[in-house]
Amino acid sequence: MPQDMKRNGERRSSLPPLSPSVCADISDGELVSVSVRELNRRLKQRGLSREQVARMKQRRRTLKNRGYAASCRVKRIEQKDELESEKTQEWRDMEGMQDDNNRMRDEVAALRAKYEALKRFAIHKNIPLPPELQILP
Amino acid sequence: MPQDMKRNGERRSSLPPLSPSVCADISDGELVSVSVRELNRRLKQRGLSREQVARMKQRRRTLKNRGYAASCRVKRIEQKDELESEKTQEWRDMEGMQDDNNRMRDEVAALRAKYEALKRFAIHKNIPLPPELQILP
DNA sequence: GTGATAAGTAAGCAG
DNA sequence: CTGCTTACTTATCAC
Repeated sequence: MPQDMKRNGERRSSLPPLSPSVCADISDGELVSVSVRELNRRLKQRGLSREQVARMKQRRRTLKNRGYAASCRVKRIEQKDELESEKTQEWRDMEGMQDDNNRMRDEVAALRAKYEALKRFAIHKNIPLPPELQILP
Repeated sequence: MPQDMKRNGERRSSLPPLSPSVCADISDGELVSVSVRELNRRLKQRGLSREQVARMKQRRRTLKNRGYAASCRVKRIEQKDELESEKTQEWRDMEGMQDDNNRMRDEVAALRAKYEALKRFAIHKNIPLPPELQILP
């Protein structure tokens, strides 16, 4: 699915997400960042009607929610990336362990061969081996 | 975050997602499942105005989008579950490999001990070993 | 009130 | 047009 690769990450910038601010003096950026107390002061100062105040409150909530949704999406992507990284790392660890494994397998084979050679040498020299040295573990 | 555990999966069933069907004779279920050709026939049969037809088309698109969004979410969750399963499986594989590793490590140690015992026996019997049998690999 | 998340809506891309 | 994905909106839940 290559359709996301060409998509613009800044879409919807032209969309009016909600009714434009009733009071142009308070930008969206201010509206979300200012404290409730400060916001109430500004609204009272401008003598807005009860309904206009309610609209500003609702707009504030919506703008906040927009941010929450964005961080929620970011979080989801990060968790997915994290899972994939962990999988890759485990795969790497597994590879290293497999190498150790093969190395030891070879070592076991070499040791057995050497032991058999030593045993053959003793037998060739007509040296009787004690029973516990005749077989391998 | 235990807040999702108690949430009702069937939320929003009371919300009117779009204007109710202009024509009650065509249910939402039919509207999304019927073919375009069939839909056009039914709309023409009822003699709906151009605007009403457009609304039905838009409603159809919206209902379809609702389904697409749902399957998109399901897909995302499935992919996440799949990643987690793979991680768990790799962890299990790793555990098994670690066991093999430890087993072989013990085997190597046992073989070396046995070889040394055999060598000591030979030396004790005053048997000179050829150089290639004096050292371990 | 604040933050988070599931479901729904709309826009845009790909086929 | 269909299907998918993303950003956004809304409803809800927990704190």
